[in-house]
Amino acid sequence: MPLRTVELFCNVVALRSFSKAASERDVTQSSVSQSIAALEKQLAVQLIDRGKRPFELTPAGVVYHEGCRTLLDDYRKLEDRVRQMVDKVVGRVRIAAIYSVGLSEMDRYVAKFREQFPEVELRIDYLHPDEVYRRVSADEADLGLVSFPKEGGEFTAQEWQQQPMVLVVPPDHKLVDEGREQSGVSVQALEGEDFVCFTEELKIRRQIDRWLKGEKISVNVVHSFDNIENIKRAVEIGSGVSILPEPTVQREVDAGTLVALHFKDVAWHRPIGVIHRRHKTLSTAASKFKELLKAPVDSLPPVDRTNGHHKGRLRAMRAAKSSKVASASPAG
Amino acid sequence: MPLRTVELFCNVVALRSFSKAASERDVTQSSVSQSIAALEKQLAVQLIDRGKRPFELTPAGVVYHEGCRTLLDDYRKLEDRVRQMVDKVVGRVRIAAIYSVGLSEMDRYVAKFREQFPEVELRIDYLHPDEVYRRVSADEADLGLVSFPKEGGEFTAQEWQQQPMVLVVPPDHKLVDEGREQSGVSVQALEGEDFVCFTEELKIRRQIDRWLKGEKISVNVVHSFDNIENIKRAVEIGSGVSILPEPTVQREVDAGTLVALHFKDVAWHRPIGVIHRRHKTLSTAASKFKELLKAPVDSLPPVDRTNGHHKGRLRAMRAAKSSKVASASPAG
DNA sequence: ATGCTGTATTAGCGAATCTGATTTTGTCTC
DNA sequence: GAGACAAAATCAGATTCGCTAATACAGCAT
Repeated sequence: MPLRTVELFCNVVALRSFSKAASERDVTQSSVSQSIAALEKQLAVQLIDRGKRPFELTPAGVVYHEGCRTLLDDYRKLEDRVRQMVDKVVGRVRIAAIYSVGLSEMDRYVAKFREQFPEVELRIDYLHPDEVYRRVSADEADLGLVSFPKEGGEFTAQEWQQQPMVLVVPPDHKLVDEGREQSGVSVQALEGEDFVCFTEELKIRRQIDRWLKGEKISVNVVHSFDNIENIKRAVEIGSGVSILPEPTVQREVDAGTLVALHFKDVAWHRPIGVIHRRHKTLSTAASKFKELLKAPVDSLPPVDRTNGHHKGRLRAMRAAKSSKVASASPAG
Repeated sequence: MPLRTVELFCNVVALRSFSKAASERDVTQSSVSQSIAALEKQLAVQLIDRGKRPFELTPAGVVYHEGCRTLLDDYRKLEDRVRQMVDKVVGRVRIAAIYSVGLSEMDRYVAKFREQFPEVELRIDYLHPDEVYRRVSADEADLGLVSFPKEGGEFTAQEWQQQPMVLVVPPDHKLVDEGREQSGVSVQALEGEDFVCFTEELKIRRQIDRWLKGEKISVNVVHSFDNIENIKRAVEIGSGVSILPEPTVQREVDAGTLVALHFKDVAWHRPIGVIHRRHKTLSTAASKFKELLKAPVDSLPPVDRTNGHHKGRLRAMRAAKSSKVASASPAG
């Protein structure tokens, strides 16, 4: 009967797991099991067929789930409307971002947003691009942050950033000095270099290929990964060089484990965009966040990351353990 | 957050009173007050303006109430659908009936229904005809039981009973013997009699006037009341005679305080109909009740009314104290 | 089998909610 | 305004409900 339980049921169904839902909601698996059991008892209807693993929904369960999804959605909209009437922004913003948006930058926006709207539950999941689109499409996320955003269809996009693409090399690389002296390296220097890059299904890879081809440069691809972290590690251990968006290597450059060199003869950029479903009206809170993103990052104060004094920090870590997800949410 | 609280809020608003809602839901006023306060706190929005008595809703409160009404409605429909899938009939049937449907007959139907669908919360309120229509119209009742049902407009009607109209007299009245001997009296005997009847705004009154006029009989109206109970009391103390639907005087006839005489030369009847909103799909439970009404009352066993062994009996009494309402409901 | 993972079950505990008694507040009357 | 009344707010104690932690059980792999 409590709305909370209904929500929980939807989580369970969405994740097709009691325990995943438990960590998502930051309660014990036991609690989830009992809640769902209570719900089924209350309805006197079996919603979940436990005779299989992973479990399946019974026909009644499917109907109920569908109904509850829209019901919860309606209730959230209602809450939003009511609270707006007295100028309160509360609710929930779920953001799906690609791994490589640039953690430190995002953190500044997040901090700013939390400060401005402390009652909003803000959650950012860092995911594979395909998963970002899927979530936005399935209404599991309010906003998506993607590179090379594709407009049209069911999505609307709005450009957010143009990230400069920089040449990333280990600190002892021969090009470091050249880059220092001339405040930038020539693309030509890449010719024949060992190169670590993205896997071919990623748009960024295809774009880089086009750029290099345009400059008539061919590199020697030694490794490819589907995520930036692995590429950086490979460059760090000297497997080769790479071209990456500058904000994503900020931390390593600060730490001195990598060097980022600007090109002096080309200005390649990776566009990052904010997407959402075309026909969905954003919640007040989501709109506010989208609005906030327009502010230049430099206008925001840097974030103290020495320790986790956000309420959600611990929870984020815990959740991440079982499901590559970083979440943080204030009191519900 | 609990759905129960949202429901409670709607009750409070509907009755425009904390304490009325409290007795309706069979909890203390204290509890209601705290629940609503908690709801407002949770929303961080003032829903009710307590600065007046009776209180008023704030603009936000109006919006929230409106939203909650449809939300609860949706949820009930969903529950109904889900439970139907596994052949369970549960939920709630709210019936608004005119005072004079014939209590004892209704009780048989109610008993039968309770037996067949023990999980359904059945509630019958006996009201003024106008209020019956209003409730059905405002979706505060699923079904309405009225006399001379008016079809069309927003209502659909279905005939239920034809109640024979009988001449009601005190036991010592001169017509009693005549009625006994001839198994019925003539309408003509009414000419010039002292007559107790309904007030003129009631359809039954206008119908009776037409009937008498058709027979060219004029009576001497000494009293008029807007409800049958008072008419019966007046007849009992010898104020005059009256013409009433037979089932409504059953109890007094059995007790010997009144005598009902059939007419031998006319067959007047009062039609009773079941109405509901034209475009509203009835809940499964409501349909079942409507279906049940079609069964002849004689096929149902009489009800033991010696004591109240229904769970809801006490609650009905309590509620009736503050709001002329007879209700009974099993566990929620 | 055996182990692994995921769910059910149980007892104990804490928070939320209810009750009953009492106080406060709005409204009506004089 | 000063009672008087009714209705809502408040408070302390009791109860209920949902949560955790520990453990048992079930499906699925090797």
